[in-house]
Amino acid sequence: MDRMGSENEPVKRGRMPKHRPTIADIARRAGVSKVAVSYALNDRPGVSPTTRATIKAIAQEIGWRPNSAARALTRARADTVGLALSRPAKLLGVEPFFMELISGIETELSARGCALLLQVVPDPAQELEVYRRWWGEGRVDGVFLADVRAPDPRIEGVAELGMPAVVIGHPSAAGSLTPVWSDDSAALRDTLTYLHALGHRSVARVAGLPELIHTRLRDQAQQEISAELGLDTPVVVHTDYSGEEGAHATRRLISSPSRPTAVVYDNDIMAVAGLSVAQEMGLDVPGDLSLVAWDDSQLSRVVRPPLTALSRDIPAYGTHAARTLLTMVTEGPVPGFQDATARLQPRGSTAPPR
Amino acid sequence: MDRMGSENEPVKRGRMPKHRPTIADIARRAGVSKVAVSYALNDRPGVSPTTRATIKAIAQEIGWRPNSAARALTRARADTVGLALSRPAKLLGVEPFFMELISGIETELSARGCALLLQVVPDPAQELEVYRRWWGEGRVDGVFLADVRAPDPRIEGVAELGMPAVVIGHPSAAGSLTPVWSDDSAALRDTLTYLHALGHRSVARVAGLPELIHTRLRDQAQQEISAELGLDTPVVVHTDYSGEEGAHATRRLISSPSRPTAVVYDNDIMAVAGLSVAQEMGLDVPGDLSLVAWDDSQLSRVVRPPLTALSRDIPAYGTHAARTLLTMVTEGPVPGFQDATARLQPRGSTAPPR
DNA sequence: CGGAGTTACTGAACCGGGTAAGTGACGTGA
DNA sequence: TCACGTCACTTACCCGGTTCAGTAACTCCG
Repeated sequence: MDRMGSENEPVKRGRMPKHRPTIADIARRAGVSKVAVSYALNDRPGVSPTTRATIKAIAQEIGWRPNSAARALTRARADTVGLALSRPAKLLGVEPFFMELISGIETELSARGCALLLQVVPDPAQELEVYRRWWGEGRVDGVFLADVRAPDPRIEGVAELGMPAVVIGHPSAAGSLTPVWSDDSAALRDTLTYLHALGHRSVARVAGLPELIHTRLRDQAQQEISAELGLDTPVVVHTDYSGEEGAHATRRLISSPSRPTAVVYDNDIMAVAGLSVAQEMGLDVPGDLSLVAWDDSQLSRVVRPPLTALSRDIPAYGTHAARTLLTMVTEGPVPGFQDATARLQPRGSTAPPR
Repeated sequence: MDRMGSENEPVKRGRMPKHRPTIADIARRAGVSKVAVSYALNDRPGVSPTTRATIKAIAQEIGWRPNSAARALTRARADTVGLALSRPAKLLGVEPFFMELISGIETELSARGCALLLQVVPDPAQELEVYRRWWGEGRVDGVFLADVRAPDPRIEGVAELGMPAVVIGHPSAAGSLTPVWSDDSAALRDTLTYLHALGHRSVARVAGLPELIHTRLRDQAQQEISAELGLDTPVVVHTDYSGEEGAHATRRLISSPSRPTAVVYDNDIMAVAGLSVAQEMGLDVPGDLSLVAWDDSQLSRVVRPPLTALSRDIPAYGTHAARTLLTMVTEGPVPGFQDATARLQPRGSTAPPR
C-alpha cells in the first residue's frame, strides 16, 4: 500500500525528500506501533519472531539507522569519547606518536561502535575548557588526557566534572584519574645499563618539554640510575621536541668541554637532527658519539647509521587506553593499566666509545 | 525489581547527584516557563530585558550548557563534521601531512563551534561504510574525503547520500563533490624547470601509491612537462610512501644503467631514506645526485644536506577545506576552492650535476 | 469453566531542547 | 470609552527513539 507523500509534499528536484527513515516509517509500513519496532530492532522480548523478522527486513530495505541524537537523549550516552591536544600544528605533525596513538585508540573504539571527537587547541587551559564544554553538552562519555604537566589544572578540573577520564601517563601524574602508562624508568634503566656495558660513562639526554611530567620523571630516573651505575652526573637539555632544538642542543653538548660519549633523545626527530649535527661537526657515529632515540618509527631506520631506539607498540598503547576508558564508561571506576615497557632495539648508532 | 537505587539518590561520595542542569532547572529557579528560558538564552524577542538578564545569570551560575543531542534533534544539525582515513597506523604516523591537515581543519572548526569526528579504517570501502553510518545516524553534517583513488566508490556513494562533502584533491577526482585542491602540476613544473635550469636532463620520481589519483596526475604532469622541457622520459617508481620502499626505490634507481641525476620524492620520509641510501652507496648529494622532497617538514631541514622541498602551508589547506565544508553545510553548494601552489624551497640537496 | 499466567502488542509519557499559536495585561488613538 | 496593538509570557506539541504501564487474546490447569 503505497500512500502518497504523507505531509511533506513539495520535492525539490525530483529527488526523494531525503527524509531519513525513522522507526515511525517502519511502523507504518509494517502496520504496527513505533514501540513494536523499537523492541524488534533492539532484540528485546515483546514481539513475535515473525513480526520481528518483518520489521528487520523493512529496516534493512529502507536503510534505517538509529538517530544518534535521539538515542543519546534517552540513554544519556553519547557513544563518543574525546581527545583534545594542545600542541602546535608543526610539532604535532612531526611526531608520529599521536597519530599512531589515535590510530590504536580507533581500533578499539570502532570495534565497540564508539566515535572519537578530536580537537587541537593552542594551550592546556583551553583543553580543559573543551572538556567542560563537551561534557556539559553531553557530547562525550569520557576523555583522554595526554601531555600532563607539572601542576595541571586539567586533572583537577576533569575530576571535578565527574567525567570518566584516562590519563595517558604515569600514575603519579594522574591524580584521582585513571592512568594508562608504560614504565619509562625501566626503559631508561635498560638503556643506561646497555650504554654502561658498552663502556660509556658520560651519557647526556636531549629531553622534551620540561613542564611535562613524563619529562620530569625521566629526568629524575636518569639521575638516580646514573648514580647507581656510577655514570657521570648526566647533562640534560630541555627542548620543545622540534628538530631545530634537537640540533641546537646537540651542538651545545658536542662543543662543551665535557663532551658526552652518548646521547639519549626524547623523540626520533631530534635524534635524527642530532645525528646530522654530529656528522656535520666531523664526529663519527657511533665511534665518537653513540645515539639512542626514545620511540621508534620508520625515521630511526632510514637514516645512516640506523638509530638504536626504545621501541614500543604505540597503537597498542592507544588500544589499551581506549579499552580502559570504555570500561570506565560502561562499568564504572577501574584501577588503571600498565602497558609493556619499551624495548631497546640496538642498531648502528651505538657502540663502545673510542 | 532487584534494582532499588535507580532513582540515583544515595550519592556515592558526598558528591552532588551530577544531574546536568537543563532549561527546566533554570525555569524553575527563575519562576518562568521553559520557553521563556529558551527565548532568553537564544537572544530572541519575547522576554523582558530584566527577565533575560536574570535567566542568563542563573544559567551562568549553575553552569548550564545546551545538550547537543537535544539540539541536534530539533535543528537536524549535528555541529560535527567527519573525517575517515584509510591508511595503516604506521604510515599515518610517519607522514606529517595528515596531522597538520587535521590541525588546520580544527582551527576553522573550533572557531565556528563545530567538532571533528575522526575514524581510522583499514580500507576505503569501510570508509564509505563509516560515512553511510555517520550520515544515517545524523552524527555529522558533512565529511572530508582524502586520498581519492582511481575508481573510488566513495565519491559516488557519498554523492548519493546527498551529504555535503569536500574532496581534498583535484577537481578531476571529485566527481560531483566539491574539491579543495592545490595545483600539483604547476608545482612540478616549477621543480622540473628549476632542475632543467641547473642542467639536469634525467629526473626520476619516487612516487606514492599508484592507485591514488593525485599520484596519477603527478605522473601524467611529469610526462608532459618532461617532454616539453626536453628532459629524458622520466622513470617513475611507485611505493607505499614508507621509508623502506623509498630506500629500495632509490637503490634501484641508482643501480640502474641509466642513473638519473635528480630524484623527486612524493613525501619527505622517502626523500630522507633516499638521501641515506645515496650517501651509503658513495654518492655525493647534491654533486652526484640532486634530491627534492614533495612537502616540507622539519624533517627536510634537519638532515645533511637539508632537502630542497616543495613547501606548502598544510594547516592553511585544512582550514580552507573546513571553511568550504562549513559553507556548504550552512548555505548549500559551493564551487570549490583552489589553494596556493606549493613553493619550491631550494636547499642543499640540489645543485648542477657533475 | 474460571482464574492465573503468558504472549504480543499499544498508548502515553519522557529525554532536553525547539517552534507555533495562543493569552492576559497593558498602553494608545479615535 | 472601547477597539486595537504590543509586550511578556504560557500552553501545546514536535524532533526520534526508549520505557512503563497497561490490555486484549490465548494457553494452561485444577
